[in-house]
Amino acid sequence: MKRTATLEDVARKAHVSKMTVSRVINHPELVAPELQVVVEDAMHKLNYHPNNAARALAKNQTSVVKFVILEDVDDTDPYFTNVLFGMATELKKQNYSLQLLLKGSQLDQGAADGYVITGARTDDYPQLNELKQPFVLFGENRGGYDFVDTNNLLGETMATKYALKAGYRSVVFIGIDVREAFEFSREAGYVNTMQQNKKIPSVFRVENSLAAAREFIQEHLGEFPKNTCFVCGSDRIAMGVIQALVEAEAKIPEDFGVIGYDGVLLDRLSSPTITTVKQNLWLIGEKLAELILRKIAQNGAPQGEVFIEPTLSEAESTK
Amino acid sequence: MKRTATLEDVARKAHVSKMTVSRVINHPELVAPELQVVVEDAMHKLNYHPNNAARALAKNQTSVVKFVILEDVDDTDPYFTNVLFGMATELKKQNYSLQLLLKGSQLDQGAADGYVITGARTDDYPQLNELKQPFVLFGENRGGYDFVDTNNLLGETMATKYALKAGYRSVVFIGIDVREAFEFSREAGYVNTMQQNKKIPSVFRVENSLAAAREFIQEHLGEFPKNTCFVCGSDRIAMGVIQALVEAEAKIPEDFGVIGYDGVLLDRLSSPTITTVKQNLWLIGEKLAELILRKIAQNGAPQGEVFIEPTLSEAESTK
DNA sequence: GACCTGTCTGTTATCGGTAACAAAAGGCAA
DNA sequence: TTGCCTTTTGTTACCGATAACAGACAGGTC
Repeated sequence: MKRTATLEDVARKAHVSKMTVSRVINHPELVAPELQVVVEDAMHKLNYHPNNAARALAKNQTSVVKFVILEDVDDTDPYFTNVLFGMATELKKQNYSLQLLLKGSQLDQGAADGYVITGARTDDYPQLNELKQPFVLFGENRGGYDFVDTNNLLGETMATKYALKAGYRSVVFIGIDVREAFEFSREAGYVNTMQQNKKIPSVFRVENSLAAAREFIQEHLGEFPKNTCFVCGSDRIAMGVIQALVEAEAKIPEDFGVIGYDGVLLDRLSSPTITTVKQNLWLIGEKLAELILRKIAQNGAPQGEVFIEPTLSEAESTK
Repeated sequence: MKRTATLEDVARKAHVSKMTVSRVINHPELVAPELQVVVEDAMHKLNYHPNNAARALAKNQTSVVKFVILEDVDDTDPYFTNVLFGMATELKKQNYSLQLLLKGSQLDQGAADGYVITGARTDDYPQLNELKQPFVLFGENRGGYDFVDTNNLLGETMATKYALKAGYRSVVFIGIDVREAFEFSREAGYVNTMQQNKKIPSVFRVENSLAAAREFIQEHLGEFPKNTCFVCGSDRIAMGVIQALVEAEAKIPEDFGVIGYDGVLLDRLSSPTITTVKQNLWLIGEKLAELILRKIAQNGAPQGEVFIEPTLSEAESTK
């Protein structure tokens, strides 16, 4: 069986030492341009690919990033697939690979160069502080941790503006009943926009589940006049609202509008389909990977906050 | 910064050579029982964890398995999350990590010890034959490749029996319009069961999308008498069928029953909820990991076919 | 020309394991 | 007692890279 080419092979072919080849790869600025060309040529001809294990060993790294989901992965959330693929794509460029961890599994240190953590709530902060290795969060937070998230504030601002512009007289917000940063930002997006338009904001909160949202509307539909738009904290909630409205034979979108948040699958499965604030999860995944890799490379230096702009995806649930 | 313990450290503490420690880990049968105890004790006290990169380098491995999705990941399929986590959990036990590849990305050899491939169609077989490294498929196939899948035949058998037992006079099958093994098996499950019950099978096929299924019913509803149950090849199709039935104000489950296949999220989002054949995707993921790891360990030896039994999840769409 | 500088390349040791071989110790038959 | 297995443990070399240091060489200064 043919071995794959090693540094040594390339070095021999280019009539230089291993070290020079290594430098061409890692510190090209230290190598004379003519030599670079020769070496690169040899690498191509031999179809050289660095051996990751060897490099990791020499550099005392692992080439592994762990992706930790701290929420209860309601066993079938489509949410992460795209984030994962976005991340994986970026990571692979640097020959990194992934390990996936769920809540509860030990964050055993040392087996990875860094962590990407999602679903961290305020309660989890102590655990995060224990972590000796670099990590970044997926999800806005007020703990000073580096993170990537959609711009929640902007997202609900867009949604609320859209609802008003569409001509709904009343616009109410049905958020998720958790007291976490992302939710505060979404609510703020709604509230601020209402204020700016001299409207009185009206905020409700329900558990983030289809059933809870549905029940809420079933019980309170009478309290909402016609021509109301429900701006929801998630597509799940939006879908529950829609189902309740459909049951009640309310007219969508004429009498009631519904806007969701997420834009992951559900919006298109609903009937009518949901106008929603669409997150670019793939891009978020890529950014997460970039951030953690950079943080690793920079030995844990802070990377700040990255907001990804959402887009408004128009569908049948609004006029 | 405190280094993590190495073989050397353990060896010193246990007053043996590195090799003996290595043997305790990899070939304990070659080490005297008394020594094993001493060494294991030392490992615990030092909280020793083998360095994966070093091991991989010495054994000429990578500790990486690639997960390849050959289908168009309709950008938000919830399907894989569970498979991925099931796999990842098993892989981690052996200190393996994952890289994710999508259709189109080069299956560049050598960067992994093995592959788990999903969505392979007959057209993809040539590409698979090129692969020099061990791989297993997620998904029944007739190409002789090792695979893990739900028992599709059994699944639709269960579904069809259930429909008959529920008292639907007519039971029709609406499958996915691809000519692949998994679909043949599902159809066979339906057809065989019908034959055994002296009923005439009736098979239709549509694209695996909500919209396609919905249109199909919109156009052909008239042709189906009341008291018909639609056994569907996927929950997407089932959901489309249900939406069309609801629009037409048909009574579910009295006049029309609907049974889906998959049991991933959609069944519970539908209104009414869908009775479906639920796949245990997490378990499938675990098995895939076991299979590929064993295959790697056994140097590519065939691992055969593994069928995971589905369960029937009863909901509102059938009586 | 001697000396220093800066730029570039090569040498050596090392990362933490494992395989292959060598050696020591004990048992048993001749 | 000698010789030959067997069982168990140690020695050595090596996996493929990188860091740290050393050496070679060119040019500039005095």
